[in-house]
Amino acid sequence: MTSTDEHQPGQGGGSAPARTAAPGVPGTRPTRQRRAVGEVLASFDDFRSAQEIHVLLGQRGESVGLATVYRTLQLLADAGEVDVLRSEDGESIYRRCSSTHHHHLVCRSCGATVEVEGPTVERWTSAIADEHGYVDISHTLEIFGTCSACAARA
Amino acid sequence: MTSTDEHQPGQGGGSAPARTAAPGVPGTRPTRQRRAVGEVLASFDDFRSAQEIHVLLGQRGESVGLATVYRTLQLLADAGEVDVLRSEDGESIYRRCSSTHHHHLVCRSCGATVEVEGPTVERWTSAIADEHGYVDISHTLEIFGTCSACAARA
DNA sequence: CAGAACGGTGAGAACGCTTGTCAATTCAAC
DNA sequence: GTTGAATTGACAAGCGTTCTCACCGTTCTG
Repeated sequence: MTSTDEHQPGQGGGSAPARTAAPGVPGTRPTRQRRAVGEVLASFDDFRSAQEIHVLLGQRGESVGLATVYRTLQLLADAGEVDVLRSEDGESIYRRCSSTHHHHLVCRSCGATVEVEGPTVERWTSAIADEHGYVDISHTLEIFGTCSACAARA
Repeated sequence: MTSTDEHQPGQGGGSAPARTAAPGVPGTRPTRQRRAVGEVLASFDDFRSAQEIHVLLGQRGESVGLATVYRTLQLLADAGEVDVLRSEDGESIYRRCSSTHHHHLVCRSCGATVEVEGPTVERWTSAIADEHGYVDISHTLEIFGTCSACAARA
């Protein structure tokens, strides 16, 4: 989803996501594995790949299958609790996030990430879309650069 | 790369002199295959995957190896003659483009694409980056929506 | 003009990320 | 404790992409 905003319309209809109870609805059971993934996600501030997270789990002594890591991350992403980005080489990378709409400023050297937001871009994209008659707009925006620490080190 | 800026001051493509100087520099020979890929790229206006392009080539009677299609597209992308985007499922999709820095407004229903540009976002991203001490900035921005035609049809 | 050098090509193997499969396990409710 | 669905994990695909390497066509040199 690449921090694409406005969680697509159209899902509003049937979903009934019901995040906790609701027996019968999948994606709701708080298992050891899911808790572990949540804890690991809380332990870093930049974007990590599913495989990295899998390794981190192992280092913590929490054995969680790779498939489960993928499934859990997907679940969290659908719930809007983590951001997903595609790194340049096509890997999906994850990070827990605030639930409000925002974008990312990412250091391409060390991965340090800052969440940024501002009405400017939001307005601009709406304006552009209007101008061309497009409706039901969403957008993705990521900024890459070198953070001051890395720049100093170079 | 996702229409990440900093388009290198690439060689103007098509009209490039047959024999460029610098022997030893790859990416310079105008072969049947490269011409064919260029022609196919000129035949559509939305983003297509490398594999789709490979099929299109076949349909035109131009047999070009898949690996060559990938290599050629990469070459063109490096030269700034095509835009590369990552579709949501991680596929790279390509489209010929103007060589100036720009972004895309894409219809999520029919794929119709408009190139857009404006100093507003450029300024905003620079400002944000400055504010956080990031240097050497680039950014990716794509806008998705439903074009008026598709909206009317719905 | 022959030969050498070299970029380019294509088939298929290799690769890395991700998802599907399916038996075994875990959890919550009876 | 029993029961059944949700969940898990090891492994096997599946997929797009890149790599390998023998072969080909041009271009350059002699």
